[in-house]
This record gives sequence, structure tokens and C-alpha cells, in this order.
Amino acid sequence: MTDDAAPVPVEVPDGLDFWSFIELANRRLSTEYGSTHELATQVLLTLNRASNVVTYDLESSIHRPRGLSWSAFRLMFVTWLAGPVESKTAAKLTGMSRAAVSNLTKTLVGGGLMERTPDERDGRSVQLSLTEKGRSEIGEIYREQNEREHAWASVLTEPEQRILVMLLDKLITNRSQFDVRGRN
Amino acid sequence: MTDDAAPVPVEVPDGLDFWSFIELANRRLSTEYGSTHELATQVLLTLNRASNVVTYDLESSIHRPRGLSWSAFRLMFVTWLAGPVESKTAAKLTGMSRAAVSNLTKTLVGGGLMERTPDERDGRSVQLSLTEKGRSEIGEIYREQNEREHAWASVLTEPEQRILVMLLDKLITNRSQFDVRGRN
DNA sequence: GGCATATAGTTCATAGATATACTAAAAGCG
DNA sequence: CGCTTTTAGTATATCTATGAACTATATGCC
Repeated sequence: MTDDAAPVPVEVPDGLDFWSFIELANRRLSTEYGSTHELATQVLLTLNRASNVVTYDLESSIHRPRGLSWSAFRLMFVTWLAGPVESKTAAKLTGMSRAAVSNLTKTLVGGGLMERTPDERDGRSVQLSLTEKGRSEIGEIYREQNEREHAWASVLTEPEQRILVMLLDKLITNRSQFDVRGRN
Repeated sequence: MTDDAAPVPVEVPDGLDFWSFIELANRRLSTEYGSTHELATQVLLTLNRASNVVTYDLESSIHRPRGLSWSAFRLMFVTWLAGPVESKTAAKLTGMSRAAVSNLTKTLVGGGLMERTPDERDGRSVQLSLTEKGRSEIGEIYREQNEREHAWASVLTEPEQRILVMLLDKLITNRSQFDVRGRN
């Protein structure tokens, strides 16, 4: 391999896109680069890209038009369902950094959607909760999102959906078998 | 609902985390908020969170220690496998904006990992390719990542892995049935 | 051929996320 | 108690990604 250009023994199709790239990657890795665990790559590449496609769709069709980012939705959703939560808990449940929650909270409080009340017992911490307006907003947003989620999921039969959940659950839950990196 | 605090008929467990939140959400949505399509939410929440967990783990254990972002890895990976590509194609295949590819390319060219050569036929476009150094880097990085991917995927049996891929593939491929938002 | 339109890429302004450093409060411990 | 260490949250600087505006090429059409 002294040439700059990568070898092109496998044809690179013209209509290649974000999704079909997975297939190309799979083919090239197995035929040329002698990937040791080719199926593992396929599984995780597929997982990652499927998630991106769906998330981008939901964000751009539901949340952006209302002026909310995907992160803002997540924070409101978590606060809605897990009740008033400490800021650090919100960070853990949304998968954001504490700093991100802090910044985002400012915006949402400014918009009258959330409230920050100092904790009675612990002077350092803060309880995040939704305002009445925030609660009615998230309820409405969720209903709208849920319709679209349904449109997505309905491509699979109900048993298929359950199997998918089960497999993903197994994938993540058994991660204790090795040393996974998580936030914080 | 005149009280600020959300109702708490379902217990919010203490050890709640990013992953177990899915379960809580599912319970509350079905018991309290009368989610119409509860399973759909569960499927997509699980998909999104599983992807985040794995991606964060790979980025922090493999790529950050080498000074590469997840995006940088994706761009190199795509360029590696899809041969020299136009900048706009790279954007499509990585799922980034054209601006992001443009910025990232500067960094990678600066680090001696990529090359930008003007297209002979089209004076506007640019071909992205890996340098010799870039190609050997991505090869090594991929091998390392592939080992970790294997550790993740091995939690599932091979048939389970194939079913997972199949289900995700079905979920995404049949999206043509409704009007999905994509980048660009 | 010449002019309108579309396309490729970059630049710029902005939003969002992170890590780091900092402040304030709590907890542990002699 | 008082001192050290830990913890919660925030402010700051930096980085990254985006959309929109801009530059330059290319294409289509009369």
C-alpha cells in the first residue's frame, strides 16, 4: 500500500447513503480488511445509525418546530416522569453533564417551563420541577411525538417490537461483564 | 393539576439511572398518562439509549485517548471504506453537515491524516482521501474498536445478533412509508 | 454564447456541550 | 467542635456542530 488512494476492488455504488453505507462497510471489512469480528461491527453500526435516523426525524419534525432542542425535550421528559429531581439526578437520567443541565435549566426557567427550588435539607442542591405550563407543554409534545413513534414502530409487528426491546435490553444489561465507560 | 409537583403514585426508586429510567418511564406512561402507543415509546427510547451507552463507551475508551472525536473517527472510517470521496458525499455518509465536514477536514489534514485534492472534472468539488499515515491509523484504531465491539456484541448469541440487525434494518428500511426528515 | 439557476465548499454567527476551575455546603474524623 | 475531604451546582473558556450567507464553479435554457 504505497499509493494514496484506497484500493477499490469492491464497487462503491452511486446511490450510497447514510443507511446503505453499513452494507458497503460490511462487505469491504469482510473481503479486504479481514475484520476479525465482522458481525459485531455490523450490529453496532446498525444500532448507532438506526438511532440517529429516528432521533433526527423526531427532533426535526416535533421539537425544533416548537423551538425545543432534543436535549431540552429529554430534560423536560425526565422531570415530568421522575417527579421533582435534583439537578445531578437529572444529569444522570438524561445522560447529560451536570454543566449541560445547569445551562439548559436557565433557558427553560426563562421560558417559564421549569422551576428551580432550593432543597430544604441540603443547601447545595436544587430541585427541578416543571411549571404548570411546562407540564401541559410536555404532555402535548409527548402526545405528538408518540404518534410519530407509533408510525415508526408500526413497521414492526408487536412481537418483533418486543423482541427488539428484549435484545437491546440484553445487550446493555449484561455490560457488567466488562469495564464500560459511562459519564461521570 | 394545580400543584407544581408532579403526582407521585408510582415509586421513583433511588438507584435509578440512565438505563433503568426506561422502565420507570414505561410504567408511568402506561399507568398514569394513558400513553396511546406505549410500546412504541419503549422501543424507541430503548433504541436511543442503547446506542448512546455503546457509543459513549467506544468514544471514551478508544477514540478520546488517541485524541480523536467520535466524528473524526466516523469521517476517517467512511473515507477509508468508501475510497476517495467528495466532501458532500462524506457528509451524507457520516451524517454530518457539509460545514462540519469542512471544519473537521481542516483538523485532520493538519494532523497529516487526510488529504484534500481538487477534483479534476469539477472545479467546485474536492476529493477527500486518507494519507498513508491516516490509513495505517484508522486500520489500527478499527482493530482496537473491533475488539471492544466484539466484547459488547458477544453478550448476544450469533443468531440473536443477526435478528437484531434484521429488526433494525426493517425498522429503518420501511421508513419510506411515511415522510421522514433527514439531513440536507 | 450568454444569462439565470443550481450546486460544492467555505466562512461566519450562534447554539449547545464539555472539562476545568470555582463557590458553597455537607460529611467525616481527629 | 474545627479541619479536611467530598459533593452540588455554576461560571468560564474551549470545542464542535449547525444554519445561513457567501464565493466559485457548473449546468440548463433561450
